[in-house]
Amino acid sequence: MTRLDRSSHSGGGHAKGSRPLNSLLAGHRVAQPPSAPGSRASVQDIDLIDILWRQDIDLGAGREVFDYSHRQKEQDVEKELRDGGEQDTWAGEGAEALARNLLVDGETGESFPAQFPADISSITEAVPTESEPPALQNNLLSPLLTGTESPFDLEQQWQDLMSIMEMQAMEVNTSASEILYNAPPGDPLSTNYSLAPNTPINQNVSLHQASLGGCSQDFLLFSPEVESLPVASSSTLLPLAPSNSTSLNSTFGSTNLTGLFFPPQLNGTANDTAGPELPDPLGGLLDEAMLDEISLMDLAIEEGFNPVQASQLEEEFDSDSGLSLDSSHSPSSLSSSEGSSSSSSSSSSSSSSASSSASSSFSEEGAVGYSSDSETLDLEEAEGAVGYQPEYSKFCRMSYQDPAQLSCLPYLEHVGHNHTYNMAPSALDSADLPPPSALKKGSKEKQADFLDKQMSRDEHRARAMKIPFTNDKIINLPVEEFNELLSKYQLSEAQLSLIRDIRRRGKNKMAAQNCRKRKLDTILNLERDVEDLQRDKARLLREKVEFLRSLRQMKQKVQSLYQEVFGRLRDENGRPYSPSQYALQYAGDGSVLLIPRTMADQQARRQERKPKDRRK
DNA sequence: AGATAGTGTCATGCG
DNA sequence: ACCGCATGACACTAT
Repeated sequence: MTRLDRSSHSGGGHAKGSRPLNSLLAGHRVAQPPSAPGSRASVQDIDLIDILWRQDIDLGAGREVFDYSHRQKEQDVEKELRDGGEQDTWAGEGAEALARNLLVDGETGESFPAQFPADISSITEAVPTESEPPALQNNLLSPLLTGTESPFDLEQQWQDLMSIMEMQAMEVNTSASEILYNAPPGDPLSTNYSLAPNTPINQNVSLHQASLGGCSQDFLLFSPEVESLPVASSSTLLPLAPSNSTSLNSTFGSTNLTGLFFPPQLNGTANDTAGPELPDPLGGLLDEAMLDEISLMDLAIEEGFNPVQASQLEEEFDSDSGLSLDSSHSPSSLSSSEGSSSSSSSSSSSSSSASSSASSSFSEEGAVGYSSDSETLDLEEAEGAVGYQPEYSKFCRMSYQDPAQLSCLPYLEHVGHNHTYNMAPSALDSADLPPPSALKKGSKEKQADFLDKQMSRDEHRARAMKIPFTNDKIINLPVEEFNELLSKYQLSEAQLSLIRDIRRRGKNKMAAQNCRKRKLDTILNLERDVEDLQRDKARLLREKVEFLRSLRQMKQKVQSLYQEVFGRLRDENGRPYSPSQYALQYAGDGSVLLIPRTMADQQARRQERKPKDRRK
């Protein structure tokens, strides 16, 4: 049942329907020197029939004794028909020039330098921290990284950078911080911030821990260094470095501050320039940023972006035009196309519109419309003959020999559309020979030759065997009609065999064309998918850059705020607190606590471990 | 002359 | 069992 249905659709229907250009071309090509395995290209037209005859015999089609006289007649007819010039028309396939703008964020690195140095310097000044072992610092900072997508190796790189930065920063930081923290006592700002319960300095561990309860939510800010107020605990726990303290960095960088505000992955890019001048804490931030940048660049490079492209990334993305993805070309289209009866490649190809229509027709009629001679005259066929034109420039190459020529030869137009199997008995008849008008333009012989060349081997065979109906009918008629047709004629075994072969080959030919077309569609769709994915990737990359930017800005704001607040804090004696010994910590409830740095460091370490554990 | 692409055909498997 | 379709493989031709 299904078979019949299918055949009815594909078979009879398409006879009139669209025929793929490729099939037409194929026919045309075939018309040329028959390329049977046995017989070769250079066979003379005169010998064509003989060769075909032999082939038929080989194929079992023509085992009967062929009447030589008949062959002679056929040869004569063919001679008349031969002479068409061939022209290959190339439908230049529009190469899909997909402007792939590769995204690169060269900007991050560049833009940052200008902004960062100042911020960093300020921070460093504000928070000259006592030197802390690089390892510790790294550990503290790591949490930021841990959250990040950046591979572990990146983290290591970052840590390396950090250590270097620290080494450089060690020497730089103190003076600025002193200035900053020597602000006049009784600063109005101090009042605004609620310090830990009444006591200027909250050294209470329990309190500290309590504040840490929401560890992730607490902000630990670096504390300005206060020479005047040495804290025993801090001193014991944290050996002071000559001038600069990394502890500040560790607390700030590692701790909650960054973690709270920004996901570790989003670490802003840092300035290389800032490195030497910045205190360790900032160095940590910078390192983070650098790490991000590195990861970004890695991403870009990973994606095949060259540095230049990477640098253009942001700019490109600024115009979000590229963001629009062709969802239509998504794999679904493929599936759909495949799902459809006849490779409805419609959706896939760039020529979606054309292809869609074509596909439908194609599916119904089969890739190849074999027009009979009688149908040759039918304009419908000629029009419907188009199969998957858009995408098939390749096919087109072979399909039409020369449109111009066809146009010159109206009657040939149909022939052109009629491909291989398009041989109708009537066509063979003199009656179907090119109209006078056509003859005027060219010699009869040429026209005949052209027509003859249009014929496929099977057409020649059919003619030779005097098959009473067209190959088109043989191939495209539904089984029932086909059998009906056969029953109407008294056909010899040889003829029946040939007819069956013609039908089989014709069907298979169309199937092959469809199959190849599908293959092509699949490839095109995959290419489009790749392009879409690349676009997405680039977009995400750009978004990441934007995030990094905003993150950096926020960090800067927080840092400046911290410095301002911390710098205005005064102890009972009216002296500023040392950032190396004290730090500000934001509690979840919005209050700000001043706690000893040792505690802050401990908290930082704890929080640092958590993300790592999670990762593992 | 060799590489490549397009096409037709056959063999085979599946529904 | 037959038919039609899909597809890999092969051969051939043209570029």
